[in-house]
Amino acid sequence: MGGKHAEVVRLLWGPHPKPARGPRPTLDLDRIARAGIEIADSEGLADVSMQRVAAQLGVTKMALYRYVPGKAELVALMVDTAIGPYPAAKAPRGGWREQLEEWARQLLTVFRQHSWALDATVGPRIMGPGELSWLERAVSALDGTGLSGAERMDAAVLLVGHVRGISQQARAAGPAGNPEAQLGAILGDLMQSHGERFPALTAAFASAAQSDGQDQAWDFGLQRILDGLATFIDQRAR
Amino acid sequence: MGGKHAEVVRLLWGPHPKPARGPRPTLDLDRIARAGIEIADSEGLADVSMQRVAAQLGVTKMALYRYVPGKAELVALMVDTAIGPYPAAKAPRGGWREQLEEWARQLLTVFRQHSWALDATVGPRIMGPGELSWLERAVSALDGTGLSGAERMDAAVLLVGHVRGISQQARAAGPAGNPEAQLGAILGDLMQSHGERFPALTAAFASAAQSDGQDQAWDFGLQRILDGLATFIDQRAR
DNA sequence: GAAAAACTGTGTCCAATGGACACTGATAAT
DNA sequence: ATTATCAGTGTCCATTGGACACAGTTTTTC
Repeated sequence: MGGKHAEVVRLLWGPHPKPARGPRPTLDLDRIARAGIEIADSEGLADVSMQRVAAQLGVTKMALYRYVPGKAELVALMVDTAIGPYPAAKAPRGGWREQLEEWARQLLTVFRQHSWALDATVGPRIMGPGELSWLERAVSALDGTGLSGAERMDAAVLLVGHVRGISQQARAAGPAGNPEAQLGAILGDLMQSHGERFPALTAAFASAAQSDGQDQAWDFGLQRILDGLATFIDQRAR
Repeated sequence: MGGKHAEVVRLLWGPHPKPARGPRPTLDLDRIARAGIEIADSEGLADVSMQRVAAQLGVTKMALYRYVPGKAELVALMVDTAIGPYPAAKAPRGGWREQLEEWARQLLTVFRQHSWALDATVGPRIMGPGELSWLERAVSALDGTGLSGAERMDAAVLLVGHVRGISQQARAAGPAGNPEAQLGAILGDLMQSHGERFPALTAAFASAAQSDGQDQAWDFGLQRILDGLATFIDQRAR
């Protein structure tokens, strides 16, 4: 029972009994997570090492191991802290479609701010309370649509997939004029010099170069998904 | 010009001039890539190290550096080799919808066989000829639908996002009865013990537990996307 | 108050990683 | 036969995640 996941569960979900005896801890999980996030935000996830985070906090790397079982757990903590709980400032407004649209936009914002979170959320993993609260919000937006529980979760997964996909290519485009922008140019050159193998792609790329790019792809995909959901909900209602 | 991407471009796209003088190379790029893929398939991407791949091939790790500039480039090569060119065995059948459906299913198959490819394809990167041929196929399936070049690429990105999302959670479920299956159970427990914070999610999860799971989510998302595209294409046609 | 228990942060050590570089041989053009 | 070129090996290094023993601090218990 309680495999190796037990540690990350306790880290993300508590409880965190504070010690009775002994010296006062210099750090706490939140400070550690934020230190890691700061590094990841500016330098990328690859530069997040125990030593680097420890240095940022003014302690030795081994001090971190008093709070965090290992690096994997540190990253999991960083992810849930960075994503945070869903910002339910005001009560949800509008129907399911408006709610999901707003939800997706906010999720995209988070992934744009912490693009390293993409790398840290590949593969199966334990989700923290923050991440789950986002899922909760999406599923509850579909209450009363006639969709089953499984279908509501499937819809949420579908939206997350799109947000992730766009975040990924948004990172390539990046803030206008950044060094990574050449990636698109390189791919364009590659396609053209092997044009005979990729006729449709070359044509599409040329036509796409004139449009706005990333924002277009985001809205396009989002609206297609919502349209598809609307169709399904309508059918189900009849 | 030609930043640090130049090396991976030459590796993936050639040319690969074979040396005139000197001893015959023991290895070639394809063998190296396949050795890495074999390890990644069975042990995971984390176990792919230069030494491990070299050992598999019966050479020293430094010998690999004669063929590959570094580990990043090795992985890029592995990805494009594993994904391979789109298997265009027979001419495309059916309308755009049938073609895209078939395409998406095949892509999902590939990601299921090489689930590590998910980890290796996060973030912006140079795509190889294999990966591009898949994109070509998806875009060309939408020829004659009235969609612009940008829209056709957006549609492809949308589908890829869904495939990746499903592959990710399919890895968690894994082949029936594997050790990772407990992940879902753990999350279920977590949700229930914090049920008051996730009412909609708890309900949805309970209802979802009775349905089939991963295959359901795959078909659901795929059909919603295709429905959404159909709606758009119809509107555009009028 | 004194002693013991519990806990924190430090310093040292280790295996494995990606990579640099000099070197020994093998091969083909001259 | 000589020489330029290239392949694979062996050695070395910085950095990584992590184990572990130790010194110092604080609280509880006597």
